[in-house]
Amino acid sequence: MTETSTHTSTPDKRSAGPGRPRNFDEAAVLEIAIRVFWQNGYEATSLDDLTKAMGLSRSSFYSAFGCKQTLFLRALEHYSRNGIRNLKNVADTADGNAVEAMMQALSDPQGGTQGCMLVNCITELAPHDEKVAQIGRRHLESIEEIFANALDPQHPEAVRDKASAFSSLAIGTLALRKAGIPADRIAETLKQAKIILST
Amino acid sequence: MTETSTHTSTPDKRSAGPGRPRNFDEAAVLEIAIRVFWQNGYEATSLDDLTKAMGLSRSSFYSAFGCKQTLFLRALEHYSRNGIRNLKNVADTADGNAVEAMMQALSDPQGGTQGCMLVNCITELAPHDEKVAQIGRRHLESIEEIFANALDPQHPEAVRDKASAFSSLAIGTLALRKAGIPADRIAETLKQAKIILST
DNA sequence: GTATTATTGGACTATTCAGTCCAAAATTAA
DNA sequence: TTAATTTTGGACTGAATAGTCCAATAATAC
Repeated sequence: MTETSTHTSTPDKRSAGPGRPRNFDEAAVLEIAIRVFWQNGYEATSLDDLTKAMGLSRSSFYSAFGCKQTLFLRALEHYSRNGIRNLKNVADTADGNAVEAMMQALSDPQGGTQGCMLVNCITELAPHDEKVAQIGRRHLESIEEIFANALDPQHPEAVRDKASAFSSLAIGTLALRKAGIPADRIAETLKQAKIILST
Repeated sequence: MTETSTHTSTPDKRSAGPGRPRNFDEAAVLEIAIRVFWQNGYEATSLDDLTKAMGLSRSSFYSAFGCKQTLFLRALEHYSRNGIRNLKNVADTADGNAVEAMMQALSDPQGGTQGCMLVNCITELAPHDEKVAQIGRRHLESIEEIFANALDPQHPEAVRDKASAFSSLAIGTLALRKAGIPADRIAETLKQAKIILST
C-alpha cells in the first residue's frame, strides 16, 4: 500500500428512491474482508481474494467500498472497535483476576496463530502509512487504558507504565505464537510473568 | 510468498577456472538486500527494488542468488546470526545490568521505527511459511537463552519463563514503536517493568 | 594473442494486479 | 405497465510482477 493512493473511485451514496436494492449485507461482507486481511496481510491480499471470499463482483465491490485501501481502513477501524469492546467485556466479566483474563484473551486471539490483526498491520504498514499508524496507536493506547483500570480503578494514571508493560508483554507473545511456539508454553510464561509483575 | 515456490533457477556454482570474475561483493550486496527487506517486508519488495539497491542486473542477481525467495531466506539467516551475535556481545560487555542493556538493545534496533527484521517477517510470513517460522523460532529461542544466562548464569534453565517474559516484553514494545509511540515513553515503561520483573 | 569461460545488460514473456466501464438485468414508485 | 434508478457480471486496460534468455563483453590461463 502506498500512502499516497492513486485511486479515483469513491463508494456510491445509496439513495432511498427506486432502484434495485443490494443483495448483500455490507456489515457482513466487511467482516469477511476483515478475516481475509487478517489471515494474509494487506499486500498479500488481492482483489480477487477479497471479492471471491465476499461473494461480490468487482462492480459491487467498488461501488460499495470505493477501493481496496478504503475498505482496508474501514476493516481496521471495525476490528479495533470490536476488539476494544470485547476486551472491556473480558475485563468487566472476569471473576477474580481481570488482568489475567485480559492477558489470556490478548495473547490467544481466536485460538490460532494469526495473531492480532491490528498488531499485524502495524508491523506490516505503520512505518509507511500514517493512517494505519494512527489507528494502531489509538488501539494500543485503549488497551493500556483498560489494563490501567483493571490494575487500579481508583488511580489508573498511577499505574500507566505497569499497564503498558502488561500490554507489551501480551503483544510480544503473539510473535512467539506466530513462529509456532506452542500455546501452552506461552501460557506458562504468562502465568509466571503475571505473578512476577503483579507483586 | 507462496511456500511452494515455482522458481526453477538455482545460483550458479562458481568455478576456479578462467572467466570473468564478479564485480560485486556477494556479502556486501546481501547486506543491502537485508536492509531493503527489513524496510519494506517481503511482499512489498520488488525485484526492481532489490536490483536497484544492490546495483545488480537481473542476470547477476539470479545467477548469484537463484530467486527472490532464496535470497530472502539467506538474508533472514544472515540477519539472525548477526543479531544473536550482537546481543551476546551486548550481554557480555554490559557493565552493570546485562538484562537492562539487552532490553534496550532489543527494543530500539537501529534507533528507528522499522523494528526487528525477524519479528517483522514472522508476523508477515510465518503462519504461511514453515521455513520462516523455523528461522523465527530458533531466533526467539536464542534470545531467551541469552536472557536466561544473563539472569542466572548458574541455573539458566531455572529462569526460563522469566527470560521468556523479558524477551516477549522487549518484542512487544517494537509494535508500539512502529505505531509511532515515542521512544522515551517506551524506555520509561521498560525501566519500570525491569524493576518490577527483577524483584 | 587465443581459446575458454563467466558475467553482464537489457529485451522479452506470461502472469497477476487494481481499477474502469458498459450493456443487461432487477427492482421500485407511480 | 412504464419510467426511473440501481445493481450486477464480466470483459477490458495499463501497469507491475517474477523470472528467462541471449548476444556482447570482460577476464583468465596458457
